Amino acid sequence: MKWDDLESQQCSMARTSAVLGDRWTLVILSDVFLGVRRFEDFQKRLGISRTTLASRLKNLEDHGVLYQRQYEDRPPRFEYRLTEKGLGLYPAIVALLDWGDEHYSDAAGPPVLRRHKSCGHDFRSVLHCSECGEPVNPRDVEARKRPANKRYPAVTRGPMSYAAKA
Amino acid sequence: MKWDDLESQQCSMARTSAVLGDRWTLVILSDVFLGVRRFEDFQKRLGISRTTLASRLKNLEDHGVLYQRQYEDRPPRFEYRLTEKGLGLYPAIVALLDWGDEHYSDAAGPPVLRRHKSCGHDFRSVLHCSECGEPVNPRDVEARKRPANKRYPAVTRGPMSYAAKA
DNA sequence: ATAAGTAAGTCCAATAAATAAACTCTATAG
DNA sequence: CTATAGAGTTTATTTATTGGACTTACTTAT
Repeated sequence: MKWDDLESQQCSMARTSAVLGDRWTLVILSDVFLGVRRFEDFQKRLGISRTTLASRLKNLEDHGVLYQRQYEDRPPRFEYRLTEKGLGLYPAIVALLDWGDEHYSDAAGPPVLRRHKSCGHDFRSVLHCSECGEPVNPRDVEARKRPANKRYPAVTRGPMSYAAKA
Repeated sequence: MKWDDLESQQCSMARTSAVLGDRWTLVILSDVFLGVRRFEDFQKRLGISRTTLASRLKNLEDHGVLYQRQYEDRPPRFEYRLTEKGLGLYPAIVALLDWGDEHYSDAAGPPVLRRHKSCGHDFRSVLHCSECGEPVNPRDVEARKRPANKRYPAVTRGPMSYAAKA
């Protein structure tokens, strides 16, 4: 199977992986969530080759995760910013960062701390159920194929979701 | 920068991406969470080349995300299973699947539904704060570098975490 | 007894992607 | 003038991924 064919799969992870499944995209996105916006800054911070960086940013733009915004006229200069769709990746990015913090931190602890401003504490992400509000244990989840004849609407965000406030 | 050098970075996302930042690993893992365990099953379901599949599974084993368990003696046959470390990726995987469901589902809705057995409903994941228990809005998070002179312990899981029950 | 099938890979040659380093283009600062 | 900055592109080389055939060790059907 070719790389681009992943996008046309019916599996949601295949389509997601077509957008951000490569060596650099997740790292770039986690920098975007830290406020990095410019080509030169990504390149210097990550040590990524300029060619690859250009192609990854273009890919994220093509998939509607980032958009370019002009921040200077002469010469024209653009910065990369998250779309709402891109902002929707925050829970995934934080979950991955937490996993990295837990398994790959040195003795001094995680290199970056995230503070929940509304409660004032450094926090880790915890997966909760959108329906009952309780934390979810992976062994307490049952996955099944969507029934063939029944239509399920694509889920829209409920009041508990971060996006409702965004 | 070379691919393997990502592992030696101080950034948690760089180290995480060294483990699962490629075209196939996320898709393989989401199949593992659906109960797929055998080489042939991964290969048939995903259409991945056998060479790449073998190398991806080996990588996940090397990083302690999967382990091999012998399920047959003659001839010896092995299946791939999640370690506790691998199980810790569940929140990230579900967050990515939810994002894919939201942005890439067709009119009939997401292809796979996840039911929270303890409450009985199909659910989406919602990111909550480990400290106050409330849902987290990405615009309500402040990231900062770990202070240089102060030591922070690597976070251990609190009572809210799924892993406490696992 | 022989043939076909299953499971889990490995080997190989061809194609595709990622890399570093140099180069382009526009504009400002000294 | 010369140097610097920002945002890329070009080129040649190295590395990764691919499909298809092959291997090894059994089991099941004819």
